[in-house]
Amino acid sequence: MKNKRHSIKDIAAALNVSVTTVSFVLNGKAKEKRISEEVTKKVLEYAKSINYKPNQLAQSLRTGRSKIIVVMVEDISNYFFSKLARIIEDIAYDKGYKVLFCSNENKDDRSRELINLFRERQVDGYIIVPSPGIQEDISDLVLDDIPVVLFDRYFPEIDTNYVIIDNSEAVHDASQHLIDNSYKRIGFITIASNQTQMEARQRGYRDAMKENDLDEFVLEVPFYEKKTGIVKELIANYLANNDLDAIFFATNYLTQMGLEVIRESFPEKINELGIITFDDNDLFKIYFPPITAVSQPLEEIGKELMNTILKMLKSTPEKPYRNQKILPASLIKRNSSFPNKKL
Amino acid sequence: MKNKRHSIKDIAAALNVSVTTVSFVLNGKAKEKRISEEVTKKVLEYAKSINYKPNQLAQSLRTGRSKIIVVMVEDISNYFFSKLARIIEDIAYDKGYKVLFCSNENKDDRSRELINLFRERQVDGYIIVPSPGIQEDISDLVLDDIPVVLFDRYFPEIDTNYVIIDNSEAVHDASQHLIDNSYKRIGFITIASNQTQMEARQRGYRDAMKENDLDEFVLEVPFYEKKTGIVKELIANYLANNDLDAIFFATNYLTQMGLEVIRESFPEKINELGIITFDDNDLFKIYFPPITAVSQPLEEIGKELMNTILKMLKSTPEKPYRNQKILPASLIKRNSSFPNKKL
DNA sequence: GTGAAAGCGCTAACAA
DNA sequence: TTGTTAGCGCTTTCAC
Repeated sequence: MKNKRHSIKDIAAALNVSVTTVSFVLNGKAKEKRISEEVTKKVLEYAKSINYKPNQLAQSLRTGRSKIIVVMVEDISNYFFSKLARIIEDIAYDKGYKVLFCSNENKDDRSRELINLFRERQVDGYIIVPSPGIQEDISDLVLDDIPVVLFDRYFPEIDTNYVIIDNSEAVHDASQHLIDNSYKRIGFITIASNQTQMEARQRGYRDAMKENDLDEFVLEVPFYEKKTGIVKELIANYLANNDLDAIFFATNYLTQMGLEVIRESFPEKINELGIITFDDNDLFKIYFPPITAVSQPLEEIGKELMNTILKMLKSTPEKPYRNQKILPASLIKRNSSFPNKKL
Repeated sequence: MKNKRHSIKDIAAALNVSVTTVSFVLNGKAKEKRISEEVTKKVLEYAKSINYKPNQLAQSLRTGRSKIIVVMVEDISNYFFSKLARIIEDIAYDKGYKVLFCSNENKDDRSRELINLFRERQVDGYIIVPSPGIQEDISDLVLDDIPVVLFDRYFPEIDTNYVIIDNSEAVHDASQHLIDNSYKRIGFITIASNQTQMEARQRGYRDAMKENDLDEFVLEVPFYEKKTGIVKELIANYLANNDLDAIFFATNYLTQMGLEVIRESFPEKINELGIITFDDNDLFKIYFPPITAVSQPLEEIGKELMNTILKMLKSTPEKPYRNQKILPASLIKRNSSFPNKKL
C-alpha cells in the first residue's frame, strides 16, 4: 500500500506541461481555455492511470467551498430524523457532498454554538430544524448569503426557504377520522410550545372539534421534562380525570410516554381508547392494537430539502433560489382508531 | 452582520508583530517559544476582541489533519446505531472533532466507496462497523497508520482495535433465562452470516441448548431480503412447523418482522410464546406483552469508541495505542419471557 | 494554446 | 525574543 498521494504538480512534471494546463483540463475547462485535444487526452489518461484525486482541502481553501452540508435536527436518534438522515445522506453523497449531522436538542444555545462552529469551517449550506429562539441567527446566515433551508418548522417573520408539511390539515383530517368513527370525547396531548408546527397541529385539532361541536380537551406538557417522570404523571392525571374515549398524541415521543402510562395504569383501556399518533414508527404497525398514525412523507421531504439546498448552492446572491414548500402528510389507518375491531 | 473574517495577518498587522508570533501565541506555544508576557497578552486580548477564529481549512491543509472522524455504520436509521450516533456526536464535538456519519448497508462495495471518498478528504480517523468482506481495506488503513476502530463485529485475522460486546455470553445467559422459566422448545431466528457477532450469538444459543439437553431450532434467513416478503414467509413457515414455545430473535429488525408475522398469522400466540430480542428499543418496553431484551451498553460503547480513537489520534506509529475491548451486555427481563404473567 | 505566478490562511524551520 | 519566508495543493488572472 502506501500509494503516496499524487498532486497536480506530479502530473504536470511527468507530462512536461504546466500545472495550469493540468488544472484546466481536470476541471473540464479544456474547451473553454482552448487546450489542444492531444494535451487534454494525455492529461486525462495519465491522471486516471495514477488514480489522481484532487486534495479537497486545498481545493476548498482556494475556492472557499467545502462541499459539506450541515443537517441540524432536534435529535438524530429520533425515529423521524434518523430515517430522514438516511435519505439525505444518500442524495448528498451522490451529488458529491458530505453531510454533517448534529442535534440541537431544540435548545437555542446549542443551536448557536453549532452554527458558529460550522461557520468557522465554511460549511457550504445548512438544513436546519430550528430551535424556538434562533430567528436572529438564521437571519444572519441569510443576510450573509449562506444557503439555509429550514424544515419541520419555520419562522413566519423571516423570509427563508423551508420545507414543511401541512400540520394543521393533517391533524384536522385525522381528528375528523376519529369523529367519523363516532369517538366523542377526544383528547389532544401536545407540548407547550409556540413553534409553528405544534401550533398548527393544535389548530387542526381545535378546528375539527369546533366544526363538530365537540368539547376540546387539550393537555400541554412542558417540553424540557422528557427525562423526568413529570410528563407521565401529567398524562396519567389527565386520563384519569377526563373520561376520554380517544386520544391524539401530537408527537411521537408523547405517544411513547402515553402508551407507557396506559400500559402501567390503565391497561384495560388500550383496546377501548381510540388512538392516533403524529409520526409513524415501524413498531406502531405491529403493536396490539396497531396504531393509526399521521405519517410524514420522508422520502419527499428529504428530496425536497436536498433539491432546495443544492439549487441555492448554485444560485447567486443576485438571483436567489426561492422555495417554500408545504407537503401533505398522510393518515395511515390502523386498528387503534376504530371501535370494535381491536386486536 | 457581515463581520468579515479576520485572518492571522490582520492581527499581526494591527498589532505590529509578525504572523509567526501571533501563530505561536494562538497555538499556546508562547512559553515554549519564549514570547514575552506582554506581547502574548496583547495578542490574546486582541484576538478575543475581534472574535478571531482560525480558518480550519487552512489549518488542515497545512497540518494534514482535518479534525473530522468518520463513523460508518450499517444503517444510521437503525435504532441501535442512531442512539449511539447521538452519544458519539456529543463526545466528539466536546473534544473539537466533527463527525461524519454514513451507512454502508453492510455492503462491501459501498464500504469501499465511502472509505475511498474519505481518504481523499484526509479524514483523521475511522470508527467502522465493517461489512463482511472488507478485511483488506481495513488492513490497508491500518498499514497506512490511519486510526481505525471497529465495533459491533471485527476480523479475528487482522490485528485492529475494536469495541464489541460479549455476544455469545449475552445470548447464552438470555437463553438460560428462558430455560429457567421452563420453556423447552426454544427457536433461534438469525440471519445467514459468518460475521463474528452473528456467529457468537448463535454459539451462545447452541451452547445453552446443549447444556440443557434441549433440541436446537435455528432459522437462518438471508440478509439481503429485508424489503421483500421472503423473510416473513420463512418465519411464518418456521413457526407453523416447529411447535415452539419460545423464540429468540438475534437482531432487532428480525424481531420486528417476527412480531409482524405473529400479529398477522398467529395473534393468539403472542401471549403464549416466550420472546426475547437482541437489542432493545423504547417501544419494546410498552408492547403487549413487554418484550424481554438483550441490551447493549450504548453509553459505554460510545465512550469506549471515542476514547480509543482519540488516543489513537494522539499516538505515534512507533507507539501505537492498542485496545480490544469486550463489553458485557445486560438482559432486561420483561413479561414476554415469563409464562403465566403476560399482559 | 500554454505557462508563470499570485494567493487562499496557516505552520514552523530558520534567521536575526 | 521576534521576524522572514517557504510551502501545504489548488485555482485563476494575466502574459506570451
